[in-house]
Order: sequence, then structure tokens, then C-alpha cells
Amino acid sequence: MKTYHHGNLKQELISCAFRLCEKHGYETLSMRSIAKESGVSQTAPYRHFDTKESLYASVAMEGFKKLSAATNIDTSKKVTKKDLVEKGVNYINFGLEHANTYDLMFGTAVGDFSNYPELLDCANDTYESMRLSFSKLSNDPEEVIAYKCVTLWSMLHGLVGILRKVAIVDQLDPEQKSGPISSATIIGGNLDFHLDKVITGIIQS
Amino acid sequence: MKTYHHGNLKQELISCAFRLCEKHGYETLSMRSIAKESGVSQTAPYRHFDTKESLYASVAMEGFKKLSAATNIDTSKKVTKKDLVEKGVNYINFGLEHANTYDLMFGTAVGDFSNYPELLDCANDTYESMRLSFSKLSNDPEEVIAYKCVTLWSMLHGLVGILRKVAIVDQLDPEQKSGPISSATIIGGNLDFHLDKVITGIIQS
DNA sequence: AACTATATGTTTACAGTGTCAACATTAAAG
DNA sequence: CTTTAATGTTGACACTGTAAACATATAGTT
Repeated sequence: MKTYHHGNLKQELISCAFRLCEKHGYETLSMRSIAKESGVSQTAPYRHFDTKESLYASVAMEGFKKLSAATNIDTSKKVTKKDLVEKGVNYINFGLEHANTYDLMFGTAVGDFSNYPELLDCANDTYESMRLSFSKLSNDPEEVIAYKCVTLWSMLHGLVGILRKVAIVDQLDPEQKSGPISSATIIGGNLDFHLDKVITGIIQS
Repeated sequence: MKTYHHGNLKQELISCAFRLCEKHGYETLSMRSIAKESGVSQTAPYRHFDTKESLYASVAMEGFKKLSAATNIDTSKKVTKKDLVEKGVNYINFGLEHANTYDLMFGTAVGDFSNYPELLDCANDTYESMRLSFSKLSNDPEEVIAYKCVTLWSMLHGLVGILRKVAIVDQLDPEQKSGPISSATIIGGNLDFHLDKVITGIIQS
């Protein structure tokens, strides 16, 4: 039975967009295709999203929620370096496994997060969780902790980006493409070992 | 005197696109607007670029050339850590000052560099230059050097990304927005100090 | 010099896009 | 039960990437 009013269209549009984004990348999304996929007329989405960017923002928000879930540390217990490393690995894996969504979250698709307060909150949560972990791990003053967080996040974020563009690096030595110089082999294969070193360095810095 | 044949259209299109990209971001570029700006019919660009992506690739290439120029180290002389830090600062500054172009270079606009061999070469040059610097600095075996390069590049790349999204971090504590917790203050204001620490860590790793 | 092939330009056309305005239907509030 | 607001549809507009057909200039060959 098909009703005129969908009842839950907004959520449907978001999860539909999320699905399509994960599969084909956000660049190929169109308002119209999402509407069609949701079985609704092509301009119906505009009752729930002012612009395409604001739909993007909602999808990005989903992404940050999932990222937070994958990297959140239980700070009620004692926090160890091992926890940080483990969640760092999770961060990288999220970036690689949800590459298309990650692009949406950190690319130019959503220009300024402060136009989307809920999205901003979600993004902040990810950072805040990291900050809390660091603060449970040491007695550093706040500024130092903030500093270390930014450093770690930069490292993780950069690693995702570079591992994605691994072709650039790997194709340097075509003969050795799958040999020991491959960054995927060097870092990807020993991710926790690598992150352990990096995080140790940051903690001690 | 207006001739039917432009004479140098390809280059004109590229530099025109580059200019527009720098100013307004690549997302707002259109084949037609670039054509118009170049004073030529709307489909003329297709005599020189199969697709929009391939124009993007050419613009990205310009970007990598400039990035290489800004970060290249004279390896005929002795290479010091200070050189690396200085070029690291240049890298970050390039990323921040040419943010729009940087997005084009490292975002999803050009899907797979291996479709554009010249672009791949330019990107590789940037890496290769870094590799050479590292190799002049120590006696590490090749794999270790490659590893360190990837680590450093990740850090630089990540830092550009995070500093750009600084709002996420800074707006955590609205009261302190321009206070000591701002990542821009922490890192941006002490960029060379920060990079010195990071690079020292990488060299010793 | 004349002829031909190729490179480079223009015009026209098509399907797809974001988004607005006008209208239709349903649900919610009084 | 009536009014209003929320949510849907249809139709339209200007813009996009890009293909096809055609026009003109340049380069190469005889």
C-alpha cells in the first residue's frame, strides 16, 4: 500500500545516500537519483534538505558517528597506550574501508561545518573522545594534550590519505611494485607496529 | 586580430583553469566557463582534453610542479635536518595558501593518477625529492628511508588537512576559540618548532 | 602551386543536473 | 470540522558534460 506521505522520508534519503556514497562515491550522487532510489518524486528531497550540500552534511554526520564508534575508548577504565594504538588502527581501517565516505567527511563536499551545527558536534565528538583518552593517559596540561591530539589526528588522517594514494609511491619503482618498498607493505602490513612507534613518540613529545 | 585558430589554446585553458581553481575551488569549474573565459567556443576544449577529469589532471600537474619547486632540496650540497624542516614548513604553507589547488591534487577530482602518466611523474618527483633528501641525511637502508618518507609525508599531508578543518578543533571550546587551545595557535604559530620535533622523531625512528 | 590530410575550431543537440514555483494531498491543531 | 502547516508532485529554467556534424586553417606531399 503506497501512501502519499512517506512517513520517514528524511531518514530514508540519508541512508539511501549513505549507501550510494559508500558504493560509488559522493561525486556520483544526485538529488534526483537518490529521490528515485527512495521511490519518490525528484524534488521531494527539497522538503527535507535545502541543498545538496545539506544532504551531504547529513551523510557526513553518519560517517562521523561510525568513526566515533570505531575509535571510542572506554575512559571509565584505565587507558593504556595499547588502547590508543588499537583505536588508531581502527581509524586507519575506517578510512580505508569507507574511503568514499571518508572523502565526503574530510573533503570539500561540505564547505563549512559551522553551517551544520549537528555535523560540527559529531566531528567534535570524535576529537573530544581522543582528547579524553590522552588526558587519562598522562598529567599533561590541557594545551599539551590538545597539541598531542592534533598531532595524532594529523598523523592518522595523513596516513589514510597517503595510503590511499599509494599508487604514487608504489609506482615509483615499477619493478618493485609489490616488493619491500611498497608503502602498503611497509606501513599497511605492520600498521599496529608503526602506530605504536608513532604514538609512543607523540606521548613522549 | 582574431584568428580562427588560437595557436596556444591548450596552455591557455590550463592556466585559465588553474587561475579559476585557485580563486574559487575546482568544484565550481566548468568546461564551458573555462572555454568562455578563454574566449573560445564551449566545446573547443574537447580538442585538447577528452574529459573534464583530464583537464583537472593537467591543473593538478601544475600544482605538483609548484609544490616540488617549493619543497625541493639541493642535494648536491650537504643536507641537514634544518633543510628538511624548512621544506616541511614550505609544504604546509603551500597546502594552506593554495588550498583549492591542494584539494584538487589530493582529493577525488582525479580518480587514478595512472591514467595520466605525466601527472603521476610529477607526483612521484615530489616524493622522490623527499626520498633523496632523507638518503643524504643518513645511511639507512632503502626500505627504512621509504618508510620514513611515507611517515613524514603523511604527517605533512595530515597537518594540512587538519589545520584546514581547524574550525572543528577550535570550536570545541567556543570561549577559548582564539585562546591557547586553538590548534592554529598551538601548531600554526610554531610550525617550524613543531616540525622540528616531528622530523627529529622520524629521523630517529 | 595545388591537393590532400590532419589539427583545430564552431554549431547544434541531448540527456542529466540543482533548484525554484505552483499546485495537491495529507496530518495536526484549533 | 475547519484551518493551517507539513509533505508530497508536476513542470520549468538555466546550467552542465559531452557527442556528432560541419567549417576552416595548417602541414605535408606531389
